[in-house]
Amino acid sequence: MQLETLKNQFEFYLKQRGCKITKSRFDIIDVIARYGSHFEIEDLVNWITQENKKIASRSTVYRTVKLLQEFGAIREVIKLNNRTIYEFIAGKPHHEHLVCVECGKIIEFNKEKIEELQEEVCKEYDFVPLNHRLEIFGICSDCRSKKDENRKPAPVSKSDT
Amino acid sequence: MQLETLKNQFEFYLKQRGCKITKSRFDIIDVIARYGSHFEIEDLVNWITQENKKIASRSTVYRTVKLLQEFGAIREVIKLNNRTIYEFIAGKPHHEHLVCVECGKIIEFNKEKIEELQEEVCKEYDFVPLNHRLEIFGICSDCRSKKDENRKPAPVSKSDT
DNA sequence: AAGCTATTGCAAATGAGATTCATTTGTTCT
DNA sequence: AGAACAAATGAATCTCATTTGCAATAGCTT
Repeated sequence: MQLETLKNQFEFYLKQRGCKITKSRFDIIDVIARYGSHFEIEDLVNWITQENKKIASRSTVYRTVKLLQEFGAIREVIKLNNRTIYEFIAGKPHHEHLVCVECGKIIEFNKEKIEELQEEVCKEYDFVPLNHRLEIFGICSDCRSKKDENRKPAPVSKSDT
Repeated sequence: MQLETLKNQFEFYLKQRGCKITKSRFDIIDVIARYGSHFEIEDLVNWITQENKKIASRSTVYRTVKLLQEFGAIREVIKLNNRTIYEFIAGKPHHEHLVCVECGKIIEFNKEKIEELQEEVCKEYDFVPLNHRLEIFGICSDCRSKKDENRKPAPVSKSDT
C-alpha cells in the first residue's frame, strides 16, 4: 500500500538524518496522507485530536511540518493574508492553483507547457530553480453565480414585491 | 513627468473614493515611485524617515500601502517566510520573479506565453482571475559561483598551504 | 536497564499586521 | 475666513501565526 511505502521512506529519511522515530511524526504523516490534499496547521491539529483523543501540541505539528517539507512529502502552496496552506505532494505531478478569494476554494491544474517555459526562463538567467509557486487569485464560477442572484433580488418572474 | 502624472491619477482616485488628499499619502507614493522597485514596509518607513526627518507611523504606512494596492500602483509579489515584498508596478507590463533564496536577489522576467497559458486555464475552469503571482525560488549564478569557491579552498595553482 | 540525546509540550516570546481611540487635519458650507 | 463635520493620523494595544527556551519524557544504543 502507498501509505506504508511512504512511511517506510520517511522512516529511512529520519534515520539518515539522525532523527528519532516517534509516534507524533507518524501520526502527522498519517493524517496528511489520508485526509489532506490541502491543509493548514489548524487542520492537522484537529484531525489528530479527533483520531487520537489526544491534543497534538502545536509546536510539534509545526516542527514536523517543517521536517516533512524537507523530506519532500508536503509543500507550501498558498500564502494568502496570514494563512499558509500546505499540500500533500507525494507522487503527484507538480501543479498549480486557482484560489477563489470569495469562498477559498482551491482548484488544481497542471499545464506542462508552463513548467517548460519556467525552465526556459531559468536557463536564460542561469538560475537553478528549487521550487516554484503559481497562484492565480480570482472568483470561481459558483461564487459568480451567487453574486448574480444577489444582484437580481426581485426577478420579474417571482410573485411578490 | 511620469511621477507627476501618477500623483495626479492618485489624487483623482482618492477623490473618487471620498478620501482626503494628505501629505503622508503623497510622501509614501513619492518614495515608492523614486526608490522602490521592490520593497517592504520597513523600507518605506526608513526612506520616509530619512527624507522627512520625521518618523512615518507604521500604521499609516500599512494603511496607505493597502490603498495603493487598491489603486493599482503596487502589488504584493513575494511571500517568503513571514516577509511580504511589494513592487511598484505603475505602467510596467506584468511580470514574474526569480527569487534567490541565498542572497534575496530578485530577478524580474516576462514571458508573455505564460500569461496566455494562464488565461487559457482560467477559461477552462470558468474562473475569473483578479491577479496572480508566480515565484520561482532557487539559487542565482552569483551565489553558485561563491559556493564553488568555498568548495575549493586550496586550489593547486596557489602557492602556500 | 542505564545512560545519552533528540523530542515533546507548555508557556512565553516574537513579529507582521490590524485595530482602537483621542487628537489632528482636510474639506465643505456659509 | 471660520465653523462644522468627516476622515486620517499616531501611539498604544491587540491579534494571530509561528518560533523558541526549557524542563520533563521517550527513543535508541550498548
